[in-house]
Amino acid sequence: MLKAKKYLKEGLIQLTILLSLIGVRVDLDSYLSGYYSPLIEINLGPSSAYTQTPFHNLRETLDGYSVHPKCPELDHFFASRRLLEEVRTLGSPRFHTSLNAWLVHQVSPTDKTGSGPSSNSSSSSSNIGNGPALQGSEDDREHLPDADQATPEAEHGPCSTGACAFPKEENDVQIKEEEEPAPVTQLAHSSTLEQESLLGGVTSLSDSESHHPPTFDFDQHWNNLLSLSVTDLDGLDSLVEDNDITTAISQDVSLHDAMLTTAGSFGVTSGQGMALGLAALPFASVCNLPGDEPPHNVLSDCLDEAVFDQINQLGLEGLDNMDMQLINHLENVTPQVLEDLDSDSGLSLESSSGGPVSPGVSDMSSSSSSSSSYYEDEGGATGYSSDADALPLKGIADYTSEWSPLDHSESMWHDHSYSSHTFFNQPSVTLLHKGIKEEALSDIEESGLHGQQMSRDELRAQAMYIPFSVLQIVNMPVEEFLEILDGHGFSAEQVTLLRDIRRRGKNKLAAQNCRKRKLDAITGLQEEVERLQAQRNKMMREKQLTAKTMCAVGHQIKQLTRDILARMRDDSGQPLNPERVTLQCGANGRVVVQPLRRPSVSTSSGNKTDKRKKEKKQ
DNA sequence: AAGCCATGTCATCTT
DNA sequence: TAAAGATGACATGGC
Repeated sequence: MLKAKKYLKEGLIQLTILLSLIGVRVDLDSYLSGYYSPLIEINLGPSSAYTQTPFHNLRETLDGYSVHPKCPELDHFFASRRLLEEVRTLGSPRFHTSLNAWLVHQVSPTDKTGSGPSSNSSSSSSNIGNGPALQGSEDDREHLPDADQATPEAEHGPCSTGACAFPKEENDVQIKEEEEPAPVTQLAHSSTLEQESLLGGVTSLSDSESHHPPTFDFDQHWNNLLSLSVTDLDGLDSLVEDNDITTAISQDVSLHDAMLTTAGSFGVTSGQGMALGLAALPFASVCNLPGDEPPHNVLSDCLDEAVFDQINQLGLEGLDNMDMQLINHLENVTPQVLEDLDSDSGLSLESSSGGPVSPGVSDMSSSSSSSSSYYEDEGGATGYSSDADALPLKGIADYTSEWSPLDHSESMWHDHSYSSHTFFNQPSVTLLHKGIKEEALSDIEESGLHGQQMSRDELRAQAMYIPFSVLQIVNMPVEEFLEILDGHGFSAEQVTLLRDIRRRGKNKLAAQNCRKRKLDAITGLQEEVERLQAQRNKMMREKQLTAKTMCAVGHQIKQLTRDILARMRDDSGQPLNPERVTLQCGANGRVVVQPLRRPSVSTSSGNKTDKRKKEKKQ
């Protein structure tokens, strides 16, 4: 299990390497951590206010991914995703060269032919423009993006025609691919090529034929892999035994982001993208797929929905648990299932999304409903289920709405009103035709949902046959909401109820936000009071210290004055009386002896002071 | 039983 | 003008 975990971590590392190569530091740790934040506490600081930002608008640009709108790290999440999108659009060939070198290192020596890395070195030793200086060592070559630029590809790849738009690195990829018999490398290279095809738009290298010149070794190794049982993952460990990826590399990478990199275009030999890496091997071996699968193949869905969703759902900390789920998936993957998975429904991972604070990422599927991406915003990471996922229906096959009745995100809603499981396993009540609607509601009753605590609005909505959940009503954009009010033939009572539900829901959030701000303000004021008190105490201490210092200096001056006066004599040769005279330092620096003022003088001044005080009192 | 606290809801005002 | 947000006030339920 640890090895499987290792594979998945390596996917993270690969993506991190990619981003680091172009100087982009993507830190999605906040996303990963905040993604599952149940937001239990209300006082999480100023940034944790319950925002009512229309995230559905933002999410439409985020491939349907959902983050809990209350997540304080949502901005980081969006920023990170934007960075990733920029990275994908860069199409820099440096990506693939460096990654390619790294992936070559994944190959166990036992899987390499006699050529090995050294043969690679020899075959790709011709450096264009860089000269032999870059050919010193393999390590050097691996760390120099341009060091692996090969020329012999003129006889091999499609780039030899001169029509290849790829920079030199792509030629290198082609050569390595042909010379690396190890399946690990094959897959990795294929991932690289697919990535390149996505980024650079060059399809020649992505062509399946160009990917499989060494078909013999490839098939042989694939057969070896396919012979592995699910429990034989340790056997795969040997394939990556030499993987010495440092753990110091930041792994703050979302596998979802990596997954998206190649979403939609993907083959067995064109891997799931960099983040997939070696993690794809167990799946590939189990899925038993031919090497020239079409882009939308089973492995894609399998990995997309089963692996990365679970990984992201569980977080890196939960990889141990994920291992078990992963294995379960592997065990359950059959060709029939895989065919089903190929129908955009993805893997159902309900088993991993049952917790009240579980965001249910597994149900987050690629939505084809462009206008409904605001589903369950309150659910945050829950996202919304696609129609296929959202319909574990019994006898309800007809639904016309894009609205999903599943409120996985109810768990994120506050307990008082919207129970966690109210709609969680609820059969569809989406815009059912009238006959079916009653059936659906009867299913609701049968499912025992009435036994659970439901909010008043939920009960009202069900009583009024409102085919939307409270969260949907509250979180949908106003345009959609108005369209629903006008376009679905609701009665006046239903419209009123819909508006009330929406108003109450939004006001509830506003109240929460308001209270949060109030608490923050109180907390801030308390902190300021403490700070000011500390400052006051400090100043008091300084004042006391200053007073002590002044007192000490006064004593020293008096003592010094006595000493000086004791050594001085008046005109008659008598010592000066320190009680009658004193020393006075003049402006010019001269010290002169002055007679002390008589007490009467000070008395008179004191009288004046008393007179002033009396005047003030009057 | 009283008090405290968290939350939902309403009314009202502001944006 | 409508929608949404902000906020004080009140009600309710749990502890």
